[in-house]
Amino acid sequence: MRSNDRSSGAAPGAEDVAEAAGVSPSTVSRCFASPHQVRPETRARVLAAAERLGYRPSRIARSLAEGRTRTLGLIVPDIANPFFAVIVKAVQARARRKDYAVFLADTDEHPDDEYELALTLARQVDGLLLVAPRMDGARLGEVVRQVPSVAVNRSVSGVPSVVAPSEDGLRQAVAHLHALGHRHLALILGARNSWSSEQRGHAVRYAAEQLELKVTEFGPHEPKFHTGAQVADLALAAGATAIVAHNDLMALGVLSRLAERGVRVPDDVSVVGADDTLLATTATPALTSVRIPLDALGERAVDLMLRRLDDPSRVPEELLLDSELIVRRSTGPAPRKES
Amino acid sequence: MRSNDRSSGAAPGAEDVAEAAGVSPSTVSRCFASPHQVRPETRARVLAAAERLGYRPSRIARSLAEGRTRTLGLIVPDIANPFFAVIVKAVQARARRKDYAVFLADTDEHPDDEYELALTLARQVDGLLLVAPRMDGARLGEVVRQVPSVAVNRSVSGVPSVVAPSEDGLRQAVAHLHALGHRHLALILGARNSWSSEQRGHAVRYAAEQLELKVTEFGPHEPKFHTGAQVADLALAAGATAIVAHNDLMALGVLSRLAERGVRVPDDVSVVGADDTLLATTATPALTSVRIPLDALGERAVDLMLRRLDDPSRVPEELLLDSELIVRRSTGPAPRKES
DNA sequence: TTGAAAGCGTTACCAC
DNA sequence: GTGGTAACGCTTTCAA
Repeated sequence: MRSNDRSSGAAPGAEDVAEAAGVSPSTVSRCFASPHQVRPETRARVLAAAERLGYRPSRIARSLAEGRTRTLGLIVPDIANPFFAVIVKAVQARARRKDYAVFLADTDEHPDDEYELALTLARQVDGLLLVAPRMDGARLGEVVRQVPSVAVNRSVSGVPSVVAPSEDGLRQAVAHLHALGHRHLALILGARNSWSSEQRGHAVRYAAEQLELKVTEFGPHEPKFHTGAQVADLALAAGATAIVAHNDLMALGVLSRLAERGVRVPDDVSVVGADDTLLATTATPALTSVRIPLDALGERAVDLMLRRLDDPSRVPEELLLDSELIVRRSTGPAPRKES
Repeated sequence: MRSNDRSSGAAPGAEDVAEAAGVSPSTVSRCFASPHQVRPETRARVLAAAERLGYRPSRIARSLAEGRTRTLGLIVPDIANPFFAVIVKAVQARARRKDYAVFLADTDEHPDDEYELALTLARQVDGLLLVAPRMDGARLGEVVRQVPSVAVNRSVSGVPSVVAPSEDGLRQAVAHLHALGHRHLALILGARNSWSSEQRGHAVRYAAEQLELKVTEFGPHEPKFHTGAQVADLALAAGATAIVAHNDLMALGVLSRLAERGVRVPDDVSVVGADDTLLATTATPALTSVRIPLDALGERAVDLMLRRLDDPSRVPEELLLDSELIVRRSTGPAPRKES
């Protein structure tokens, strides 16, 4: 019972195909690796035999021999979060088109797991895509040294990254609200140490300042539905006529609480979300939101990675994508002052 | 420049560790594979050296040698769909806990890709988790023959599967509506060839019949937000006081359209969704929905797979999980008849 | 308890 | 253009 026992259910190897086609295993290998290096006639014979036997080269063995796995590692904080899910989907699709497989790791928002996972994956993938890495600089450096990495949605000096700053979109949002007559807006911040929350906070503050809009800030808060709901009352009490939330989820919390209180959106209060996830489109009323080109983020991350892989001399670069405001029904003219 | 050049940036191998610890590579291997087979003292020395060098056994090489990859393949129709995302998350977490990695493949709802991907993955994973397989029986059979597989959320004869029938929950939903005084409900079906849509349709029809409730059916329809919105008007015209949608997304479409028309939920009409995704909780009003224990689905699928893997003699089995109705604010007493 | 050596299924280099 | 052969980095008998 040797390996070239074609009658058994075991997967056929290159050797089996070689025998069936009357060539050497080397030739079989070449037929798949560099088809043009083998005479068309021979190739046809080999391919036929392979087809007949249902032969597929073992990626494992190939990886070991080639020294590369044709696999990308993807580390995400939370796949169940629609924001990340879209990125994952894009990465996955892009990678597959390039004949790369994807190892998925969900850290469930635990930065420690992130590091540990990165190290584990480092050995078995050609490159690592770190989505919104929470890792501290030192550890990130350690990881980056071990395996080609690309940071997604978080710019880290010295690490190639692809980022879609929400600034553009938020600036547009503030301008939008200003144009609608709003003069006082509430800003709901995200998580305490979140890089993106800080970026977003800055963007709104700055834009508001330019337009001489008053801003009342709330947070930092865990970016959850219920915190949004909680803050809604505070924002109202503060007298804001428009509420800009850190993300769609929080904005939905706001929407929900306002509805409960009978406050009309957008007649009484306007609400803006961010990320433009599925949640924004399916909300009632549909949520005006800052769209981050998530699919592009994922695709470009893969492209950047692959480009680096076949020319490692390339310098780390940072890729910026534009965000934009998508106006929907949750924003409208500011209510007239009831003086 | 040989492989045991520890000064270079290359990842250290077992040989390097062996040298550093003054033992043979075999012993190093054993320290990781079967630690108890090596004298504690030696093991300590080896582990220390490994630690110092930052050594991690190559999973690739190990896979080749062991003949198994400690990797599970996971094929999903659409990760961006919250329903599947939760399953993916659960699978991923469970697998990792068992020291398995996960290859993720998103078919983007294309059944052909599903087959092709399954065949590709077959060679590089120990087992395949097929979520809601759309594959026809013949192809599925082919796949199952090549690699141990488990079907998730779709029962297929001859294939081990873990399924959470929505029947229980839907029966509860119908009973719930009946108890609230509703006597005419609209049922919105999902996609044409969807197994789950059929199951759900049957369940509702049957339960309604038992309770002598009138049911008006709409669809089959692509399970999208906008189709839900579209059907809302029809359901209203038909005179239904309660609407049961194939899933949350469609239910949200309904909610949205009703709000536009000024129809109050639940005062004028009650709405029930299914899947109890993030969407249901964050809707306004929060959506009464049938909860499928998605995380359990994922976990059990992994467990089932692993159990099969270390005892292949086990017969294919089908695992059933219970669904249940989660009552939220979108359902209420039927409006009084305005006769 | 430990070491030596033979694979695992490819690829890649070097002759022919 | 094709075949032999040595890796790739581990696990695993089999001896010692």
